[in-house]
Amino acid sequence: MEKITKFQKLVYGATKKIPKGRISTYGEIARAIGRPRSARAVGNALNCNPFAPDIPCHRVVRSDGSVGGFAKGNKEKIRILEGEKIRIRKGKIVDFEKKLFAFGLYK
DNA sequence: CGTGTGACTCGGT
DNA sequence: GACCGAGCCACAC
Repeated sequence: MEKITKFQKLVYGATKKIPKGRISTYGEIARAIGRPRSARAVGNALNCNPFAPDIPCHRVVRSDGSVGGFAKGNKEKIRILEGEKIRIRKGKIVDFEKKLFAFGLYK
């Protein structure tokens, strides 16, 4: 069974709030859950989609707009993002900043 | 200026 | 306490 921690739940909740055609960064999510220093921990928490269609971890990218990593493969992640009308160049999201979803501070 | 690679650090499990 | 990881920054080409 997949027993997850409270942090996982927070990360999943924030990621799940990302609307279609929109993306976010690990740092934004980390900040949204009240752990602005836990960007890599957010990646650690996602690791992959425990609830695949509910947790669009492929919409989560790095602070510099790069796709970062993806358990299924970066190419696959880019492919999904392109399907969201998000353009990627050399592994970096084009206009990612404009598509960045603004999280409200939870705490 | 833009892109690529490496190293260090922070946080979590 | 040890290991992992999807970040961040800096340097080099």
